[in-house]
Amino acid sequence: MPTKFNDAVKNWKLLVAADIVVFTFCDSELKVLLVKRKYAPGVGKWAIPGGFVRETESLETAALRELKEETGLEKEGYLEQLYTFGDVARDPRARVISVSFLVLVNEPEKIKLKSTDDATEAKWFSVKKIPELSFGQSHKEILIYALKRLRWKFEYTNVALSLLPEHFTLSDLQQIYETMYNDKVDKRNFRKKILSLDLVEPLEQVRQEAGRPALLYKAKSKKLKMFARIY
Amino acid sequence: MPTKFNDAVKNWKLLVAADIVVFTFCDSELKVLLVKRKYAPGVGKWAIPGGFVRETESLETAALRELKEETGLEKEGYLEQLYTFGDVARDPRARVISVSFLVLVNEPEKIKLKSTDDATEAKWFSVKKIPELSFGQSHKEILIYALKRLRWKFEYTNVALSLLPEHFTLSDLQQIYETMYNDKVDKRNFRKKILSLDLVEPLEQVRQEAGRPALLYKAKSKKLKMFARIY
DNA sequence: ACAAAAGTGTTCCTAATACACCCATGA
DNA sequence: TCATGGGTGTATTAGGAACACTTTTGT
Repeated sequence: MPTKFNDAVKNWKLLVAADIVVFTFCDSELKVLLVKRKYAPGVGKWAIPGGFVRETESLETAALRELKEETGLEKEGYLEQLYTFGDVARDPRARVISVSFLVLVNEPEKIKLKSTDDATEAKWFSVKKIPELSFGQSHKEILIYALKRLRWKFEYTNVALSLLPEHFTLSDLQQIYETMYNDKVDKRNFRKKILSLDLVEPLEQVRQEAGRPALLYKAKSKKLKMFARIY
Repeated sequence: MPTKFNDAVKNWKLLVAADIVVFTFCDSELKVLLVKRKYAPGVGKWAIPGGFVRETESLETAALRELKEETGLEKEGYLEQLYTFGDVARDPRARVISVSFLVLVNEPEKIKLKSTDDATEAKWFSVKKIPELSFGQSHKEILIYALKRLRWKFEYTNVALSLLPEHFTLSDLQQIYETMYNDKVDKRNFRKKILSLDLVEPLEQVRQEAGRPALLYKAKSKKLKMFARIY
């Protein structure tokens, strides 16, 4: 008889949560979406949006459902599973195992964030000014992990394209890299590299702001592509 | 009142499993450790070792405990969380969410694999000759994912060192890369590259097999190190 | 004419590739 | 002396890094 399975069912006491770290880029800053908690623990404090996975839905489905329920955010560009945090004491209420996700959205100014049943407020925070978070260190740990992974993806993939609108200039793209690396990048070398990677194609439109009009580009594909190698 | 939490507790019907993909290198082949199942589902078929996570242990602890219980394998070199698989229909018995791990061991010939309470047999299989696995496609999916990740780690990190014994020759290392890439590598360039990365240091011993004795090296550190960049 | 941002080429240097022979040992 | 695997150097090429001025527009 399958004793281990029976044991496990008898002791059915684990909860699985999906937590979603949503990044966007706006006002020359990388921002993350947080919600103000309505319920214990941590009422009134900010937290990473998330909630419990139901028996009948996949992890991704749960993540997107929770995200919508808590922030009103519906259609995202990029979604990736990050890591599963399972320390025994993460949540004071019960043993909760959290599967975390990374979501990237572009054009945040077009998104209406709603106050909802589960959170009194949802708001973008610059990653340089994160408020105190509920759930002790555990949400902070998730956020730090997400940031690390995102920076890494910038170095090795075309993921930056998911933070830009359909049409963008090479300077827009460069600015995202500069923000991400927290460093200036040489314009000529940057353009040479990006164009040589064949990631974008020029349109026949320009965008006019201050100064000389800038040629607009679009992504050839937003499918994740990887680069480089050790040996 | 925290209604969502109460709902979740009321519907406590998810199980969390830890599944462990163990790789080693032997006889010029990459091998994976599988167990023959004693209980349903899939009695008598081979499966990736793993089992249910208990309420009082972390995910890593559960993974190592299950690994020991099912295969007798105790001390490993490298352990990394891989991915969490959560499709609704993965397991016919219940909703099971599987947190998968990658483990690398060296010197498999020194490891005694025991038949245990949970598995009738544990055995190394060449990744080129994987038998049919239980749990439909789900264990196969995990294995394919683990292999992809491992190959990737070979390209961008020093993880190969975790598949070698304390002392090894540069040819040993090269052979692992050749197996992994399924391709020949130029000896001079390989040595130049590895030495320039400052990953290993020469010992004052040689190893004598057929032909000229080979200088032995050891890893400067087995801590995971990463290399290269897109921009 | 000036301010503001876009756009563009060349030189230098480092690192990747391709390639073939001699060396130390045991049988 | 032969078979076996270990060990070594150079020339070519491709790509990364550093660097400053001209162009186009609005005001």
